[in-house]
Amino acid sequence: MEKQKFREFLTTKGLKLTKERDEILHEILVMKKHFDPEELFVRLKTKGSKVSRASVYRTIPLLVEVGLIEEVERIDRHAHYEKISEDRHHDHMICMKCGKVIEFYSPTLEMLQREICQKENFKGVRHSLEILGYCEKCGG
Amino acid sequence: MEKQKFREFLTTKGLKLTKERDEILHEILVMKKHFDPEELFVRLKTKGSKVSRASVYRTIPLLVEVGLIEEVERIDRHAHYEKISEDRHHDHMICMKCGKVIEFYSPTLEMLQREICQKENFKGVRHSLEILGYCEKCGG
DNA sequence: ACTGTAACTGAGATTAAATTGCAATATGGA
DNA sequence: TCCATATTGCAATTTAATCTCAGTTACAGT
Repeated sequence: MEKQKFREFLTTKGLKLTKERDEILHEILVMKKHFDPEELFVRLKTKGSKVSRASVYRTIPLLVEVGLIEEVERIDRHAHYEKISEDRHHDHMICMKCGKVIEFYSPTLEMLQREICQKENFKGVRHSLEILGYCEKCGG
Repeated sequence: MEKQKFREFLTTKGLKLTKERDEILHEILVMKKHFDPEELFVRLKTKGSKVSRASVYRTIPLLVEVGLIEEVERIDRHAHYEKISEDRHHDHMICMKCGKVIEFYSPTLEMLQREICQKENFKGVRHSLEILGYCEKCGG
């Protein structure tokens, strides 16, 4: 489970599992969608948490490092993150008009990428593919 | 040629081709690699240009809009751009250790993406694929 | 070539995301 | 329980990027 994974990671690094870190991870796990640090902070505040903005910003890199979340895009001038789902990686289509995000997954694409990496003697760890364009509703 | 394309774009939009805009585009065309706004600004200054930081930041979105450059990644907290090469689009592998950027191009990948878009009724305009991992030298 | 006007510029102030310093506090192994 | 050390909140700070505004410039129409 994610919390266990985080706990182990912290212990290994000689770090501590604090109430704040637990609350932050919990909120991320509970959320379904993308989030940005500020949004996460506000959510926690709304729920009565005393966590500070600084702690949110300090915890996020740890969660990225342990592989529980990843940075998925930058909107305007701030970063957006997303929980890495246990079962499978996915990529994004982003509508340039309405901002709608369509998630998709293609095994063929995954395989193809492994092939490309091999050819370049590159050890791929993760990737992100973003297709920008127009969704069905916004036509084109 | 790129400068002509930019000139036409500006005219169409009722904008003007100023000395500053010309200098900025010129410097980008002369450069081979990625660049970030600050770096571009310093290069221009070094070469004796009087262009201001603000003009650099104001010109970049225009060049993105006309399709001469694109944002390729964010390093730390600032954007990086790159001239779009005339002949063909390419994607990137980025070494998480030394930062080396390997450019690659796969027609199969391009085709596959068109298929994926079709399936979602999404009109793809452009895409960016980044594979993060470790280059040959940095092992794995 | 001249003119009017709207676009453009530089300099510095401003914004807002993200980071940091510090004194107080909490965690977890011994 | 004790205690070294990591962590916290707060507020100050940093920094990429944007904005303001008064003076300047490009260029379409004469």
